[in-house]
Amino acid sequence: MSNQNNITLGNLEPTGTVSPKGERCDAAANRKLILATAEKLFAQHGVENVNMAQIAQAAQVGKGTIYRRFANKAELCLALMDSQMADFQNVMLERMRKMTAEGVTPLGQLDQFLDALVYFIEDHAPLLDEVQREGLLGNYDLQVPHFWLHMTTSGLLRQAIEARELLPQLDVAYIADALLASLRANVFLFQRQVRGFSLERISAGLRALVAGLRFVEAE
Amino acid sequence: MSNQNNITLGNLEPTGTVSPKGERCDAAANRKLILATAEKLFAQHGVENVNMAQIAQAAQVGKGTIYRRFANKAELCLALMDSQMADFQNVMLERMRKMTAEGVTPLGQLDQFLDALVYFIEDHAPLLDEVQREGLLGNYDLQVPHFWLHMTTSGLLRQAIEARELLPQLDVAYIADALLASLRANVFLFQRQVRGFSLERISAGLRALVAGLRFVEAE
DNA sequence: GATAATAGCGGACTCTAGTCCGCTTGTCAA
DNA sequence: TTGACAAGCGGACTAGAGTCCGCTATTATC
Repeated sequence: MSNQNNITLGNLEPTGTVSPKGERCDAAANRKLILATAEKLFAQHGVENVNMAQIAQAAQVGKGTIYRRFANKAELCLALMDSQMADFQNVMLERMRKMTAEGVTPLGQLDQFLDALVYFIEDHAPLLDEVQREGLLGNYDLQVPHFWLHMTTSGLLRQAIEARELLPQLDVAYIADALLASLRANVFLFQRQVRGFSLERISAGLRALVAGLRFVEAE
Repeated sequence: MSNQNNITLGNLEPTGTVSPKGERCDAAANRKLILATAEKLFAQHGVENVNMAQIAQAAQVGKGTIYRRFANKAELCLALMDSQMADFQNVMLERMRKMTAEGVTPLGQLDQFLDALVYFIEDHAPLLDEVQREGLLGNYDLQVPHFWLHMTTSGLLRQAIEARELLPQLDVAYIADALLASLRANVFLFQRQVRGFSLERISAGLRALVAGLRFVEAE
């Protein structure tokens, strides 16, 4: 397992914050203005309390202008998270490379990945809640972050199996889904706001689920 | 652990299908008519493709009449599931009593409960998807089924701990949340429709998560 | 610099969830 | 049986998500 240091993490497809090829300068300026305006209004009033007409009015653009660039509020929220998601990905990639070089096992890496993910979700929960509102069967673009997280999680699970850390017969695709399901924004917010769970508690609980899947050599 | 056969399963609060105290006969008739009409339209066109105005029209009542009884479509869907939810609860309760009498351990009972729940969700996924659309932070009435499932799951987990089947330090509240999160209708439908997971696969994956939390006596 | 093509604009419009008010009807007490 | 009260009615109305069409402005080509 000495050659396991290149995890295939797909890059996120950039959405709204990056200029599409051939975008006119006025459209580009409006796109930036819309994002900046939305970010400001969300910070002032909370994501769920701001509607698209209010963003259009505050930005002094027409509603059609907003919808030409962003199919819906979820896509606008996803665009606002773009660079942070990419940063998170890059930081995680770098961290895993380091850990691999230092001999940290795949299961240890998964542990740290999930822990970091809990903190990432804490920082972006309101936006994520909006992004995930439609569920997993909605518009493909909105599922890109989930696909990446699933791919990363399942990649690490597979490596842990190959390293004989986890049970060989483990259903990786299912387990990755289940782990990520418990980190859906609406579940997470419920745990934080209603149950009063701390981040440490959430992280520990999640990692305990993984730890339980450890491979104990038969005999 | 010989006295562990009375699990405290709260009864579901009946909603829309049961006459509230003092309900007028015309209101009662309309309520039944609305439910029957909705059920028919949902069966014909799918839950997500039928709106409240269509139900009102088909039932030949005013829209206000629907909203007087059901706060929203989710509550209407929950009402449609009322008796099936109550049946499921009763069947599970009876089954657990039997299993306890036969000496099936709490962990074995949890296994069967989760398996049965997978099949229940399969039968009611479209309605549940509508009920759960608002997430866990929404209107309290819509969370009653979730609360009951959580209570049952955590009750069984606690008994398994007391029976020394599961790790004593297990965070029961967190684990129950996580298990149920993976059975949220939108996740479930994604697994069924997009991933093509079979019910057996989903059930097995879920039960593997629980199995991993087994208590192995230190030595 | 001028012109043509089309991307982009704004806001009137549509659709659906949900609200609410004046009128009607069912129920209960006398 | 009658009258009073309030539950219940229907549909016009509001609010917000989203659509779309006639007009404008940007850009590429000559």
